[in-house]
Amino acid sequence: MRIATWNVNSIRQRLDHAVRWLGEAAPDVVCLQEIKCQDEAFPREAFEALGYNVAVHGQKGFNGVALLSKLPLEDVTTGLPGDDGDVQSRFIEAVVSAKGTAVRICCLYLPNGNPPDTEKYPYKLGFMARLRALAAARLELEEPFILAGDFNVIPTEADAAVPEAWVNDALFLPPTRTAFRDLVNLGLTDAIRATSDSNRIYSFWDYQAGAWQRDLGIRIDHLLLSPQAADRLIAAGVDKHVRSWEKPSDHVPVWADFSIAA
DNA sequence: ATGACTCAGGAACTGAGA
Repeated sequence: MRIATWNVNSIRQRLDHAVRWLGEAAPDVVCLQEIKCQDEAFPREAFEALGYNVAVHGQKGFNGVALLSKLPLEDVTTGLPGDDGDVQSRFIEAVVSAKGTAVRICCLYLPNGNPPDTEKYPYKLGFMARLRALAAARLELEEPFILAGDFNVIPTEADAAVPEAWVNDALFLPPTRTAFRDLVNLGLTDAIRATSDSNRIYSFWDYQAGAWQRDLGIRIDHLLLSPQAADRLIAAGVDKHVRSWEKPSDHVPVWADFSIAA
């Protein structure tokens, strides 16, 4: 079973890329972020025609997340618990069952948090605290469980081509990195770091200033695995070439393969 | 030093992104 995450930066602008990438990568489950449309505007039929079930948690103009799955999506819930006042569409969760193995998948779009001296940064840290609480509760189930999405967190210096450029940024500030470590230290495994020692693995390159051409990327899209999911991890990777397509998203797909029969 | 692009919304620009 292949599970992937991709911030598409508008699903309507990226539909051709999404269809092309699904055809070559053949993921079983896809977590999409920044779909930037309401539920009714999501191009559901295009994905259903490719054999995917679709669950959408959209929002007008901004944010928005969705799940695509070749297996039925069960127990779909939307919204990250812990703050009834949070109206931004950044979280959708579901369970897929593959020949007796149930896999719980959370698709998340963690707040950017910039500028850090505004209310946006405490919102980000609050979201991370709520995410940690949810992960702690899910881990008690002792089942395959995956947090996948755009975390908007550069975990370490190794995850940025130019870490100095990010020292005052909400993606890399010490409280952000501490909160990410607190999450991982619950017992989660970073799929990319568990399968590769390579440097210069990135998932985002800014549109501006030739960041892509100079390979000035950052790694902010992650798959975090429960022990039961990590035990079944076979491989993980980043589909970097997608960033070279015409009019791309600024993020590329990140995926992990599991020894779970789909 | 700053901005550089790319989106949505809505019809010229602003806000958001990271």
